[in-house]
Amino acid sequence: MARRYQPREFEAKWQQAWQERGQYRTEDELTKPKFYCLDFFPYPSGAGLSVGHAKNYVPTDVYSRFKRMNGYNVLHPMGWDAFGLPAENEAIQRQVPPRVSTARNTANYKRQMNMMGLSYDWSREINSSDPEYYRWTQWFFLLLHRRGLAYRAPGSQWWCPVCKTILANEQVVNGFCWRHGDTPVQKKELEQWYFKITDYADQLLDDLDSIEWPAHIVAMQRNWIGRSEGAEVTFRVAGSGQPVVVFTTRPDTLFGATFIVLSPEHPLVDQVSTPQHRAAVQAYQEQARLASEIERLSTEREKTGVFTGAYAINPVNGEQLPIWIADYVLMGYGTGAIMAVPAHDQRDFEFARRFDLPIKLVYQDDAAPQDAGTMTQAMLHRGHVVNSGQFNGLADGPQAVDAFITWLEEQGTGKRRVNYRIRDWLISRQRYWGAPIPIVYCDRDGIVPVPEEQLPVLLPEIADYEPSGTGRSPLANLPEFVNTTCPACGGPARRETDTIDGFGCSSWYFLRYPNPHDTVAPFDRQLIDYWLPVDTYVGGAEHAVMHLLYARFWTKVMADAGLVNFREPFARLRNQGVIYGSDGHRMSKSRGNVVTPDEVIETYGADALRCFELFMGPFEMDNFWDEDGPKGQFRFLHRVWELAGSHPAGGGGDSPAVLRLLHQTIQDVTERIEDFRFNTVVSKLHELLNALERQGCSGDTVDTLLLLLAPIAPHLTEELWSERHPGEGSIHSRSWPVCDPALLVADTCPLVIQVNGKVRDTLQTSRDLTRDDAEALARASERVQRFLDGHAVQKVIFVPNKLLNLVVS
RNA sequence: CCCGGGAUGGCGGAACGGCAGACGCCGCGGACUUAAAAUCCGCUGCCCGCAAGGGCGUGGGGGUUCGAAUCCCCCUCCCGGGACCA
Repeated sequence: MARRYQPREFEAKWQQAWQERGQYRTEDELTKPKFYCLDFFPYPSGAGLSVGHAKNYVPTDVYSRFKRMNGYNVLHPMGWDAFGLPAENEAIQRQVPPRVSTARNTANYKRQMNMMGLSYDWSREINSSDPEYYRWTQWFFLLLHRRGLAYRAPGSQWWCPVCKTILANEQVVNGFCWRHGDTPVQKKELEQWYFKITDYADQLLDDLDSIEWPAHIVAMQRNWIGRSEGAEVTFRVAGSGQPVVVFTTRPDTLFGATFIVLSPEHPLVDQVSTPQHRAAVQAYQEQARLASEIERLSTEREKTGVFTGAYAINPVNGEQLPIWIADYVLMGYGTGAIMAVPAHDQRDFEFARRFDLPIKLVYQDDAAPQDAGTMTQAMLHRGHVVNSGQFNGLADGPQAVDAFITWLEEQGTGKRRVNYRIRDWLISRQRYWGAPIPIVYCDRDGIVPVPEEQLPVLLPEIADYEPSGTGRSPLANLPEFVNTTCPACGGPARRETDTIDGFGCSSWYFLRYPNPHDTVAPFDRQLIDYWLPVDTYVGGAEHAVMHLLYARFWTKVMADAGLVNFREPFARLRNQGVIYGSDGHRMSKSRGNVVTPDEVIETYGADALRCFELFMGPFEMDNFWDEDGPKGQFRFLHRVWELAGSHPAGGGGDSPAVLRLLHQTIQDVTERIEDFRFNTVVSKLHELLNALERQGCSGDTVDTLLLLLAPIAPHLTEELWSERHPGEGSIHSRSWPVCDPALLVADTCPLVIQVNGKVRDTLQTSRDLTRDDAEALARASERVQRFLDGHAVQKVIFVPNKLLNLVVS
């Protein structure tokens, strides 16, 4: 075997052989231990895959291969998130119908994935824009509808003027469209379908404790759900007695309220404003309406607001508080009205100072007494209650809050209340490229769900699919689609023409892979019970709220409907880091800094690409692409090739040192793959190779090295294995090497000798040396003596088989 | 402003509280070659020194410890996320 390592001579050959013999087809052997390793399914972009995508797919492929070799029945599938805004926007931009571009792009993705040697079971490939798939997306819509979790409501919602559709709150980022970072969203009034995710807010929060997810993703979900506990308190408008209900998390500061603030959109504003203030109020409302979301959200901005002329009566002490309106109070949260306690809330404090409103302390800190007239910021969570009647003296804390709420409830002027930041999920899209919402409107029967047996509601193939901007989907222009008969009465009726948000498709796809071609149900219960939940789920952190929150929500709905026996779909989540171009920017076609797997494979082969993707840094860390990086991995693989060539299979007779290193490597590599520390897995294999080249080894040891390398470099190892073990089948069907702990123990070990914590010598000593023997050896060392000279040893620190530290004066 | 994660050679990064810089890239020197590429071998944190050797070194300052990149406190800077949510 004098051939040099030329990956292009055999990589494609093995890819084809694996495909033909179904090497990675997953069988439903329900008695074997299972492992479900899933990648976020991508939307197939026309730009194809970059080396950045491989940072996700290579590690999960290595992990899946590792799990297979360890005896697991592994489900490692791939599919296409083909419906939705990203795919459709790109199709419009390129002037290719989305059905056509999707087919073209998925074929390209699949080609690239195969070229990287990814071991997906392609017999389970799914595509969310396939009627056989979206039929069941529609089915889940009906399930949610049946369970009272899908409803239609009018409302002023976020509209992207470029996408020409309404967006979910989650899809609005700092006031901009999630697909267009430079396009401010606008409000538009439309009738829309919502999913009642708010019903599940507490569960979505509580169950975060039961899953193994990155801390920052968990934190983002908590933050998005935004639970806060407090009370609703009813004030009365002086004169009319109209109720003004406010939400507060600090009912314990009620006596300190000095004014009330309504959101400019609050319905009471028109009713309470007095004639002499009306003009100013309306001007302010108009100004607030025109202000962009970005302007309103800015915390830098100085507080603005106007007085309505009206007063409200504080239920705890009868004081009359002026009612103001200000845009720092949001209509969408709580009740859209607040009681302002400037002494103990920073925003209220700033507002009070700006408009010269009174500040009243109801907590005081004896250690650092505050003065309402001179304080420069609100006093938060300190001291004890003052100026509050029977509550005076209570220490700041939950007990004080409870005491106030109990009292409010007794008086009938307030009640305990939990508020959430999360809103219901708006799923209507005025767009073509999605699953039609399976609803029919009938003059007689109203809103009628399409019966299950009539699914799918097919998305018609049309020439003019571009969004019109009228607030209606292009489907509305198709009489043959719109006009139908009412499933209830058989009379004439109209179809809903909006489509389901693409995130609906991705909220259940992980349930489809176990039985992807099921024609009678979305999934097979027995297979779901075996395969789910997903054991390891891997993808980018950009889905921290949207997809991951929605998928958790649907799973809980299904669990409540008795369809599945688990409440969390993804037991363990990992986020791979981002690979930036060598220019430091995100890879993008417009910047021209995209590196494709194709070009790297062309030069160095798929295995070198795979090694470098793993080696370049910790799995979850961001990194810059180094075009020379794969070169080093190519050299490594080349040396493995040479070593195998000079050490045919068989042998034995390795030195204890070689066996020790080999088994230490087995142990380390096994642990580290399990921990997703792939960069050090590759290093460990480098180190092993370096040592084997220097110290010599048997063919058996080379075989073990190949087995350890098999998940990482599947082509090279397959090629070498087939030559070394003809007729014995694929290396990828072999078992993972097992570490023999007995071989890890050495007769001698290096003992580090320190003087005052500084290393002065390293002695090769026999194992399990006693403290006294070690000290004697250390004192005998000339290098050590130099530093002991003239000093008395005061203390000796001894760590057996490792270290001796002599502490001198 | 709040939350999360960081800061280690020219670069990417290693390192159960115990030999800092593993492994790799780049660079330098050498072998092979008519030559180059490829490949292989050696060197490669900084300072002093011919060398042996010594000193200094993990963003800055303090602390705990026999011993700190690692643990604690303070500060600076960078990245990600959130941000008037009452």
